[in-house]
Amino acid sequence: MTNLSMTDQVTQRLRSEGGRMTAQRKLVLAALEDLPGHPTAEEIHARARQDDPDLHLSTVYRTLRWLEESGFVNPCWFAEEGRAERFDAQSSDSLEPGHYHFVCRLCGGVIEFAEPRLADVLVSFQESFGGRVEETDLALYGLCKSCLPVSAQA
Amino acid sequence: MTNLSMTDQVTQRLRSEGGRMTAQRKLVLAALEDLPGHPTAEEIHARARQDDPDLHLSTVYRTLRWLEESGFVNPCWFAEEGRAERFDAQSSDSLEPGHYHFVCRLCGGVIEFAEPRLADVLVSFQESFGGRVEETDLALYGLCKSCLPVSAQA
DNA sequence: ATAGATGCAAAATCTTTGCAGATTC
DNA sequence: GAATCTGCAAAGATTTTGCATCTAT
Repeated sequence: MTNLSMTDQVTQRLRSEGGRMTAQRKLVLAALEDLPGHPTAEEIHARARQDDPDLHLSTVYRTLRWLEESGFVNPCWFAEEGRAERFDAQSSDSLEPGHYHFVCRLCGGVIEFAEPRLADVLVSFQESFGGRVEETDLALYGLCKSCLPVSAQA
Repeated sequence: MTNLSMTDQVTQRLRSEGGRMTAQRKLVLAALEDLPGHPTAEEIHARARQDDPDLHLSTVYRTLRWLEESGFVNPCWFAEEGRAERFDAQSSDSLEPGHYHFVCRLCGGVIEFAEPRLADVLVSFQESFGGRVEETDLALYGLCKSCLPVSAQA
């Protein structure tokens, strides 16, 4: 995968779009990496505040929203618990890439494919969801490469 | 399946626990059945208000919470959209993109989730593959958050 | 120097709750 | 008739925003 810490990646991305790495943002990132599970904005704030008591909650929210838009964290909610949003810092560990099926509606052909990134997505779902995913059943339906032009003529 | 309408089932359940079927509850149920997708409390309120302009939003919330506790609706959130809670009247509604299911093997619960990154992966698969993906059918099986500790004790 | 971030306070949004009066069984 | 619901208004909880000030580049 990558051996850059999330903070490094974020700094890079920030620079590339004219943004700035600030002490506050570093604290939010550190909190995200430190805290287990899926902390709320409040929890991140509390953790980061241990290092800077002046850090404001609105700054945490602003940072989290930016991280969300930039794809560094996923927001998620758990129905069982309170109604506060939670944030999932994407872990970089991967699951074995399974194989999936594509079924063509015209010729009926079945194409097997492996899509490693899919496993990553599933792992991140598993974490954001708190349970354990034991089996995944994915099938895609549509038109295969050779049938696509045929169907366009119809 | 069952051929009782949701309203009938709810009435039955309500009676069995000393509750009462009221005009307001009927309106909320009707709205849930009428509205496509996963309406928010506000949307349900707006719809039900067409028939009773005096229906209060807090009544809608109270009814939805009761329906939730009784298992008639599932609360769910979609990350892409606003931050308001949404309610799913267990429709057998199929595969709108970004809408997948997790089935718990222990409690049988079905959890809906949206995983925007999944769509990205599928698009990139489609491109490398040359055909057209028209429908995706993804189901995950495993243990949900509350059943995970239970199964560990066994 | 200056574009961009922060802290603050105030507002916006979403959801819950206590209570008096109305309704269902 | 009595327990249950409802509307209302007010409070709670969570998240966003405008602005003066501060800071990283």
